[in-house]
Amino acid sequence: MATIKDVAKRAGVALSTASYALNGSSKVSGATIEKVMRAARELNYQKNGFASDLKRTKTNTIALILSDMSGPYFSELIKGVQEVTASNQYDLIACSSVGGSRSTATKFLREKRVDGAIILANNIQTQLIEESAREDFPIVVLDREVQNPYAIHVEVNNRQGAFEATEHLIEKGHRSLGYVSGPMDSHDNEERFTGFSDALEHYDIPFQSRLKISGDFTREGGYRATKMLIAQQNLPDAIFYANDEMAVGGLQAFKEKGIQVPADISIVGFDDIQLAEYVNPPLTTVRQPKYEAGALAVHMIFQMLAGEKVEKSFNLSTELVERSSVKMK
Amino acid sequence: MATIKDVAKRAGVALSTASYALNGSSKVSGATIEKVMRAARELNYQKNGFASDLKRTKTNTIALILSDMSGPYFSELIKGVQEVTASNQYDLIACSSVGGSRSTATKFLREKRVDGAIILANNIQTQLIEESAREDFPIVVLDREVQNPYAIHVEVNNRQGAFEATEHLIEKGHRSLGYVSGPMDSHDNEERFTGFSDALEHYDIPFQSRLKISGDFTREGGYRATKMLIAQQNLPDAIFYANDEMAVGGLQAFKEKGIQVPADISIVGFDDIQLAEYVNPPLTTVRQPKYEAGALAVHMIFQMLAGEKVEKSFNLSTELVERSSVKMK
DNA sequence: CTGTTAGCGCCTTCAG
DNA sequence: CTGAAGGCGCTAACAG
Repeated sequence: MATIKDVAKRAGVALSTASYALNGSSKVSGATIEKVMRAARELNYQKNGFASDLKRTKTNTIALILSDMSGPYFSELIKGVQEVTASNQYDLIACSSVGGSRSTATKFLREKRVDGAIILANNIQTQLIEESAREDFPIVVLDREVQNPYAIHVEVNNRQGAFEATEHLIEKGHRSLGYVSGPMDSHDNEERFTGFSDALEHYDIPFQSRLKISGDFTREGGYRATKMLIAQQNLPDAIFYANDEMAVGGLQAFKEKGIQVPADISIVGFDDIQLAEYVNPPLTTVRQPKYEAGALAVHMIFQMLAGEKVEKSFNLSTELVERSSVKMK
Repeated sequence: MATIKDVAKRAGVALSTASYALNGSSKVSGATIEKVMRAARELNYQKNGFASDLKRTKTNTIALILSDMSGPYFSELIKGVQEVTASNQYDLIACSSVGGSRSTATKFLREKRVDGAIILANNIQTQLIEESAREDFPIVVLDREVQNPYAIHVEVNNRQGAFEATEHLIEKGHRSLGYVSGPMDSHDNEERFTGFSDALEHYDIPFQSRLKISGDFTREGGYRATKMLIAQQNLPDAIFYANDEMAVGGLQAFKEKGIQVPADISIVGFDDIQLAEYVNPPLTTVRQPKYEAGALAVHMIFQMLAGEKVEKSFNLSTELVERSSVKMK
């Protein structure tokens, strides 16, 4: 592997000249640049990214940390992040937090291999985030709040979204409402449940705890939770699934038991994943501004990197999208 | 940011001792290790990944380069890659090639910021791959062939898959067949078209070039291509879409025109993306072993990294999955 | 414009 | 176990 030293020697210039030429500094003549470039090409020279980063203590890349790089939710988020990152001439890498404290994500956070990070990964310790964020290493967290001035918070208004969805169910005449929950340690889930409860309370509808079932945000979990609900007999009028994936699983469970949605029971989801539109019946759900959340998150990273003061927290609105899984009772 | 120097000072040992202790060398006593570790903890020391990588000329991470990190196809692939990578104690980062030669992907390839790469990104120049791959930087390419002993090729048998799908259409009595194509510079598309043509030839069915339309692998493209086909009047009996995304777009176009699938026309796709099962009617398509492809790809990277000899090329089989978009004519 | 020089933070001898 | 020293490859003053 040729180094810059070889290039300089071959071009017959000083090491620093080669460096300047390669980096397009203005303090070197066109002829020299050409000479250096040619030497570099001939030697198939490629600079060593680490050495350069090490020297500049700056990587020009930011990380997007996800608990599940393969999940359906993330594609739009990534798009937003990607575009803003690229337009700022930064690089973006995505890494997964599976493996917890031994994960790639943890390593990148700890070792400052990037200039900033956006995190949507419930299995990353809050403590790690709090320890890692600092002035030259801003973090945006999408799924919780964190006590550190350099770790800010962009979230969608889960509570409001859940409130509206629940309200929608109530307005359609449903009175006994079930809630299929995400994992207990999920901040998003908690907020959604709060919105759900608030709506119930607001409309003076009692909450029956037997109708709250845990489903862990996966399709499989939604499927199982729904089966349990069915087995209990005495189904509610409608079910609020804390995310779409679980709702899809629920649909499957209903179908197997010959229960018609929405004729027999109404359901709503949360997220508006791509599938929601294609499932049968198309799912009424709460759309999250994922693209915007991603774009805003990177935006904030850059502001912090530039040393500007930023809000500690942002809240994006959701929108109810009505399809066909809810019917007037 | 505390450095190893600070740790050594605080622990009251030599810098080299601290380094040994931190890296678990055997030439240092347990007591000292403990002392150093404590100092590190107290200072919230984290090593600088670059400095360390630079020194060892090794990153222990491999990159997965995708043209579209947000695409629907990739989630399973990622899963396969992820698992194998993690089980080898390596890190995985995903990066996008959007932006072509100015993309993050290009940078990582050029600057050897990782120990190896898996590429599925038609917008990365073949030349760049050929220039980058070397003994200590193996590459696995998933969507083309490359002339470089350290760049091997894992592909699914597109030709066979397309052949079987086409055969299926023919066996169901369809005689005039359309082909909605992907981009012309896509190796996958080319192979699929070859499989399609081979089947036609094998069954002595003439190919009508007016029934080959370009759709660029996007849903939108499939939609437009289908509209064009419809506008031409005289629809074929069946259409082979070179991928599922386009077929989904096609379904949309048919629906808008009141054309029934499969009653009026049969269609098949390719890939078996998640949506294929949920679309209406559920799409008959060709399943690719994406997980396996990903897992195999990393596997090969590790073999090459270990200096073992490996095959230059691997070919994975596809499988026809029959759903409801094809009917006996 | 060019060359010299001093590190970036870490790892690894090597002689005490 | 220590301390010094050399270097990984590159950048960025600072003098010439």
